Amino acid sequence: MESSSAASGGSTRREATRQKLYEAAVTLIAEQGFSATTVDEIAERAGVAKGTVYYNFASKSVLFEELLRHGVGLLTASLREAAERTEREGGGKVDALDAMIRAGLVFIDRYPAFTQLYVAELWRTNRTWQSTLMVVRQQAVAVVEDVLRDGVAAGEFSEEIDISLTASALVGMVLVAALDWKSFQAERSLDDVHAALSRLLQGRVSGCR
Amino acid sequence: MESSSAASGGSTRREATRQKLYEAAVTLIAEQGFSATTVDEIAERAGVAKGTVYYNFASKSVLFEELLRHGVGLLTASLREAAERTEREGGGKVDALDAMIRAGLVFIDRYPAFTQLYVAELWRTNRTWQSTLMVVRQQAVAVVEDVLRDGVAAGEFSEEIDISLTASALVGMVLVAALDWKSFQAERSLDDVHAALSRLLQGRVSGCR
DNA sequence: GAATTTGAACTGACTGGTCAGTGCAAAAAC
DNA sequence: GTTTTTGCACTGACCAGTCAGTTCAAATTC
Repeated sequence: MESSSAASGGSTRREATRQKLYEAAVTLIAEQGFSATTVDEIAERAGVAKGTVYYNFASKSVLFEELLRHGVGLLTASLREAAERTEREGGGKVDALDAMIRAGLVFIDRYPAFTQLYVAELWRTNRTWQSTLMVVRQQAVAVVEDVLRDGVAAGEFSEEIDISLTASALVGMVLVAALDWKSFQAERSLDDVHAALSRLLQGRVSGCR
Repeated sequence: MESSSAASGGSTRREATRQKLYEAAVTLIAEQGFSATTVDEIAERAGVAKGTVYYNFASKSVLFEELLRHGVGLLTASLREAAERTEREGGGKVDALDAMIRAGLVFIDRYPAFTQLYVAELWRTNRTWQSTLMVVRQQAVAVVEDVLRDGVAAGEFSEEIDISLTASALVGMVLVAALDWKSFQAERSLDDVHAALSRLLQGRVSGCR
């Protein structure tokens, strides 16, 4: 038996190679795009023979799809964990949103290349991994939507808000602010960025004194 | 004399062909990405021979760069116009921001493919058109930053806000909300989307009753 | 105003290079 | 001794960019 299942992690040799390939691929594809990145480059960067890539993944696009699933899995888990933690600590839904913003920032701080590559692919159509992407996107957005829904039910948010649109807007706010941060002002601290976004979330920017 | 100059527009045959090529390229590249899109495809979609592409543009990437400049030029003009209009009408800076959000939505509504392609490239590095992109990005963001700065000076916004980060966040909010709108809920009206974003901007979602 | 010339615009077959994916024998790891 | 990795040569499709030749509308000549 291949000892495949193994809920989390997996410490076979194979798993280690796959991880190296993910890391190599994510950087290269973030920088250059999928089509401009060659399998030879990925193998070289991972310090592995080309044949090994094909021993571990059926094709270049399968490698990419599994990379996507892998990455968004991490993000979703992290967001959900943040929401549940504030729940346990008795915080309100605003606190939950705020914690998720921070979780998002922490994620992007740790995996900027993945985020970049994800954004670049998200709204494309006609690509083979389109369906994978949709599934995975839905999982992540759903976490935010759930918090908004609960917040409305608890009377903490206005009943007039549009759940899915507001969720998109919040995600966009964090995504773009964080990518700009990492790309153009990398020296700033996470707390700094988080504070600015919190302020915006709570409408302390304009009016509403 | 070949009647070349003609300040705006230009109605030569050449100009018409370039326009057709822009339109063909923007859709294809938005769908598939730059590298996955072939010059043959662009030519075919534009109803033109491949040689014509090279007669009009030095290379595939030059075509793309000019396309970027062209598109962001339209956006910047539109944003600036919106800000100035509210100025003339004696609106405050919040109104200016709101008008710019709407202008952004109108732009994305009209040129979704361009927006998509722009987002996909914006945070990449190591590409030949990287510098073009930076310039053009700065022009667009600057318009938003100017309004924020004026707003702080006029005491309309808190002095604590971080201009560039807030600008990024606002852009992200509109960008992502609009792209999700066009991709996944295309039937909704612009007014609808605009209302949801206005609400978020004015902090009428959480607290701040 | 018909015949001729000009040149910008366009065409599409062709070339040289690149790259995903294969095949396989031998080595290394476990 | 089985699984995994290596190294490398090879193939066949695909594609950016080229170039000799064609088109045609406007300008020029007679």
